[in-house]
Amino acid sequence: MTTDKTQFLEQLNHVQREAAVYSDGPLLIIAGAGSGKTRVLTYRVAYLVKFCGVSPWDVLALTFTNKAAGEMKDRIQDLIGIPSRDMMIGTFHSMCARILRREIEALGYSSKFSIYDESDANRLIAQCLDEEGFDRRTYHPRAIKAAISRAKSEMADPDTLGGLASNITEEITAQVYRRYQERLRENSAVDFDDLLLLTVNIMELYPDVLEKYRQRFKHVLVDEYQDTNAVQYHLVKLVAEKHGNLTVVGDDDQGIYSWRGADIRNILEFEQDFPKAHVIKLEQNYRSTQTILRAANAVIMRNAGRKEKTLWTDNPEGELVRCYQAADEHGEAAMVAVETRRLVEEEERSFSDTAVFYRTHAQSRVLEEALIRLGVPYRIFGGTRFYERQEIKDIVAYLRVIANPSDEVSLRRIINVPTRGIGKTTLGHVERYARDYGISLMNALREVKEIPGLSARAVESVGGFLKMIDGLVMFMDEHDIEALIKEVWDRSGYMRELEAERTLEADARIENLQELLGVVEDFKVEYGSVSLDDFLERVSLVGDTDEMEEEGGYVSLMSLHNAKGLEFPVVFMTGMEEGIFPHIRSMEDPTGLEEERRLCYVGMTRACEALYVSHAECRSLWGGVSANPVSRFLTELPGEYLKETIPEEGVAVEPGEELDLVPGDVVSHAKWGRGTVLELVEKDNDSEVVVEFPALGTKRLLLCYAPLKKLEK
DNA sequence: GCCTGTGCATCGTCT
DNA sequence: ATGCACAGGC
Repeated sequence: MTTDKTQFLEQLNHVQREAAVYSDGPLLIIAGAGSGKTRVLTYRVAYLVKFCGVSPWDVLALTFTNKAAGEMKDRIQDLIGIPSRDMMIGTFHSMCARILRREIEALGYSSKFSIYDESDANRLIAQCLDEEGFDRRTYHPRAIKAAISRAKSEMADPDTLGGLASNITEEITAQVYRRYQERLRENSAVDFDDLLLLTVNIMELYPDVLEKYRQRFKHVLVDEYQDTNAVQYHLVKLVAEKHGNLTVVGDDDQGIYSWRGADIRNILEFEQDFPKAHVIKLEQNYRSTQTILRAANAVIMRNAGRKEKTLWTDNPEGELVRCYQAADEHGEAAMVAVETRRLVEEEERSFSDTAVFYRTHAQSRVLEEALIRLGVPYRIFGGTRFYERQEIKDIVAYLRVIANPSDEVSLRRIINVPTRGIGKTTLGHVERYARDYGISLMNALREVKEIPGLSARAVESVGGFLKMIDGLVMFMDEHDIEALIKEVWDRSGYMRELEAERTLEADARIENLQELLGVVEDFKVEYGSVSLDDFLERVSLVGDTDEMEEEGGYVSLMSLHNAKGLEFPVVFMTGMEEGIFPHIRSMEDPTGLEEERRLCYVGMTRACEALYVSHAECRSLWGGVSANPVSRFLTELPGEYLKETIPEEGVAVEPGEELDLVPGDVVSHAKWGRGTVLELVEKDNDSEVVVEFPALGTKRLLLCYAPLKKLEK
């Protein structure tokens, strides 16, 4: 920590320094990949606090991921030496959630509102479709949800959407949207889009509220500005336009979220929006080798309509981009696993230096299998998140009902889990009663004795359920969350049920539930005491992918989208095939393709020192096998930057290929020398061979990428 | 009321 | 290949 201003600013190059100290209104920082964007943002905040008399309280810094927010917090804390807890640094969504906890009652929601994730929302949409009498097989809830989501991110309400409708599906969407929104409010629940939208609504409806936040956030900074959508744009504008202390950072070449409403024009037109805006371009890359940077530039150059910039670096030239063509996805995965291990064993890398990227999560499983087989530790980011697992969602649904009894989606989820005799028929009667009397489902349950057509047994079951919930609500008042969670396991019978099952799957679920306690523990360490509301909010907004534990060292597996904002010494980009990447669904129009190209650029520029690109000649996906041509992004890469990578010496044995190895054969390994085959193991499509090396002992090798050569006896 | 099997549709990226 | 919705049997 430094206190001397000159010394402080010496940590930056002169352009970065200009950006850090600029103090005269709106500032746009165009920050090329690896140009020290986060560094500038953190130094800027630290500079404001340390040398300009700005209170940490006055600062609002918005990011898109919790990971980015966490990193910024840590770095600012290091720079200014006061807990960054005092600063509002977070994602758009978490900041809005916090504002809504205070303000949402103005819109008729409970301040204990639930936050519905995609699957909760889809359930509710399905229910709305039913209620409106539409067939949910003709109108897929997911598609409707996506359309509503798009409308919300463009700030269109149901009436607006209905007005724009040009066909029956769009009209139905608008109609479902209206009901969906009503239902959300009745449940005191919001979806992800609402977090932003309702915040904007409140600020527009209640000038005093808006004024409060304008006073509160005297300095606003927005990261990844190219990814903001209309709502986020409005939010930023509402809060920051008056005082004009707004810094936005972004790179139009890294805009990869147009599909969720991000509008790249927000960054391209910043200067029109804020006429006094000053623009600073960061063009020196500190991250990648010359070769990697040039290769990435060669790809992104193909896009039209970019803000011209010339990214350069002083870094060494570095090694060529390594390209590997595998026979199929297993061969590709094996290459990644073998190479990763080799880097650790022979080039003094650690596993945490390495990241493996793919376009879709479906590709991760094969990679995972290969890594497991070679004993390479890894972590997967994104995909089926911890919090989306059934058992976690069930327990969280209990907690939500305890916190917010209006939350019908959660109530329905748990009312008969584990089964307690409140099935379809019973629920149907209760629902009907609730509708007839215009009361909530929970309140209808409380009047169960009045509901006609219910058996004495059903009445008893409902009574038991209510008694349990009420008991838990009372329990909550006097205990902390850990105790509450355990009590839920206990009283609901959920844990008993799992324990009785005695299957591997059930054991895994129990482990996950234990892990939920671990989450509470971590949360406590970070923030001190935790209320149920705080906890539920975190569960809804923080993907486990955001928690990157460094201990031990793992290879990181993640989607390209997940990779944004990160960097790794070694990067593998897999599945470089037409139809996979660029993704088939993006290939219909040029805009989609350009976005994929930006995604490719993002992926490549994550690499500091070594970049691998790989593709498979054929790939099993969606039940069938397809032979995909090599990705255009690879063919766009000038050959001078590429080097074919093949197993050194020896032969690459592709899966399925006959290999006449038998126990007793003598083989030569490219690095480990001579060994004797002990055993051959057939596994699905892969074969393994167990080889005894005199110097090293027994090794298991994947045959599809084994740098092995059979020696004549 | 609950469980199991079958048929069907889907198959992207995130908060 | 997977996951979801519904029908039918217990």
